[in-house]
Amino acid sequence: MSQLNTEQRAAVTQISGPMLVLAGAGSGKTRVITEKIAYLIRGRHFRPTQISAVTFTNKAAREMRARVAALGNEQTGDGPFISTFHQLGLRILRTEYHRLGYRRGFSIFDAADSLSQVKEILKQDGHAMNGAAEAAAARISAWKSALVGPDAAAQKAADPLELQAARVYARYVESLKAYNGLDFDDLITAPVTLLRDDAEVRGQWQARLGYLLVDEYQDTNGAQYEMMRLLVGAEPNFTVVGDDDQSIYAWRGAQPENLVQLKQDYPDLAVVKLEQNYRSSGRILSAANRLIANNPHVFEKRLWSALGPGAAIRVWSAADATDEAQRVVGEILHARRAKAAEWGEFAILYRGNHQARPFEEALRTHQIPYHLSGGLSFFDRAEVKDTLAYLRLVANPDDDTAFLRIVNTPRREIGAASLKALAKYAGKRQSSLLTASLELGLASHLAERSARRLHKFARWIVETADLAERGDPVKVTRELVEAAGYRGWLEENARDPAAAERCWDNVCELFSWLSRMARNRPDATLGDLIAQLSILDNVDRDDEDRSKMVSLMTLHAAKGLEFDQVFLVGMEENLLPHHACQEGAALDEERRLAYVGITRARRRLTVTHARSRKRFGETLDCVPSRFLEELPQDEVEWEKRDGNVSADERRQRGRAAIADLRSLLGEG
DNA sequence: GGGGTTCAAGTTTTT
DNA sequence: CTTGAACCCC
Repeated sequence: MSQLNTEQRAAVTQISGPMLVLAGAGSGKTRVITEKIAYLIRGRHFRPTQISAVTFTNKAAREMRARVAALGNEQTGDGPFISTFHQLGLRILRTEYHRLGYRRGFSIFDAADSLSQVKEILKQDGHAMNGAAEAAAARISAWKSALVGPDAAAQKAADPLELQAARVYARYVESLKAYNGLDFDDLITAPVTLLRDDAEVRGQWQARLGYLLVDEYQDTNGAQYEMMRLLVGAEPNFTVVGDDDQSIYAWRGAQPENLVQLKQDYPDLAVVKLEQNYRSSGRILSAANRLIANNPHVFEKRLWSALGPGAAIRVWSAADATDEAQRVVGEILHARRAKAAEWGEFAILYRGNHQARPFEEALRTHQIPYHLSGGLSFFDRAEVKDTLAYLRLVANPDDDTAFLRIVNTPRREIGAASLKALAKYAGKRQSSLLTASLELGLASHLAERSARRLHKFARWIVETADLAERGDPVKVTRELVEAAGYRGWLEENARDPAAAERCWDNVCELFSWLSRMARNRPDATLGDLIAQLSILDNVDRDDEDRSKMVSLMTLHAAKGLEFDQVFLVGMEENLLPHHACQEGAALDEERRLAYVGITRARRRLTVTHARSRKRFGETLDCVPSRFLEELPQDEVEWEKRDGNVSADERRQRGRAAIADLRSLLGEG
């Protein structure tokens, strides 16, 4: 506490009423939140279990949990509840689901499940669907984020396309209800509906919550803000921390306007500004300030740094993506040697995941350890989704999405025709596919052999569910997946034995997670465990110590992190700003994205752009980003152009330089 | 019912 | 260059 500055201390020690902390980049906002949690506990203002802190990403929640634990040396397991918004929603639903008409063992539908559901609905309606499903799914999610129901959506629809989406929305909601399933958005909207409509439940949850903290408040959407309001009640005690300049999630429904709204909804709101930056050297900070000055602002902030000016910002012009990667990697090798730096001090940041590839290749050829976050998640892998579908179906017999995923995986000779007949029958009977498979009446609607196969499969699942209910659910379902011959199926379908083995390892890892979770929470049902798992992310599965690896990630994923040396790559028109975001609010958000990237750097920032890039196999010319012009030119060191050197020649030189360095390092 | 082939289209960010 | 969907044949 003694190490906090005046504003930080004010933010920490005021503990009654509503408070907004406007925290600029690198101003120690996470610090303030964790210190405040510790302060609330130590001063015995609230019991730890009465305190809840909400973040947006699993990563941020983990980080905060670790920092609170380090500060508080709490011995009991009953600490403050630190989670994402979605986990908080799930926590409420876990005890209250029946009030909303959900049944035990409800399933969580991830984005892919939702999309396939929307596709299914569109297909039934005979609509052409070239990207229409993605658009409709995005629309539906946006409506949910703004707490707009299907009826209101239909009324508000501005054009025929929206009207169609609104109709799909209505059917989508119905089918999820029938499947006893909730999508990600429902994890927020369902609790909101409940808390809003049921005064008794609302009172209970408000009483349980003594103090609420929200991190990255500028990223809240309408539904999340409403959830927060309902939870803090009429005599609110909360602190929200945010920065409008770091609002980069408007595209998925975040409303930075919520920062302003707060003052209107809570007139006695206390506001504290944190303007001292402890992270970046002066030139980096002034570049960031200058860039962001091009955006409109509601709150004026003046970020300043007491650290020295530091090194100039470098701008490199690479011939193409390969050249860009080689030079960045070459520089990392060089800087590591010159400064005896750790690999973990370097980060390569980019706009889109696809940009990572050349960097990965370059890092791999030089055997530099790296950590790539984002991209394909563990839970996006087919084998993990298949396994999870088995578990989901056992926990929730109405989960048709899970049913369809695995009914014929591994092959059980149940094909499209059988499933079509089954779906028709189930639709008529208003029952789920699994239940319909069990009914004797089904036999008269399709070939006897098919009916028998379906029946056999369904019986097997139901019997497993029975065993899981009584015994050890993890063990039982593991045996199910093994008995299904899933491993053999992986071996048949993988391109090589090694790949099959990796897939099976992932399946095993999933089960070992489940066992661990089950051990920690003996009271949890199989449904609880799966739900918990579904909203987790990559996680520190590969937590082989990030400090020993170069970080590769998108700008979105980089928010909240910091690195000694940052390479902000692909600084080109159509990439950053992205070609779909050329003007207005979208362009401003792209600028904030660049701002976030710049402010990740502590001491050294290198911005690169390529003069040409391959796209679909065609080589295209690239133009440096307009954001480069917006930087203060006296702080920026543009690389002298050597336009006559061909890409190949450049590559050759790069390789030579790297070989040189490696021999100096005595490596490789 | 299953498996293979061909053809086309499309690259933003995430709970 | 990769992935996905439609199509055709066994």
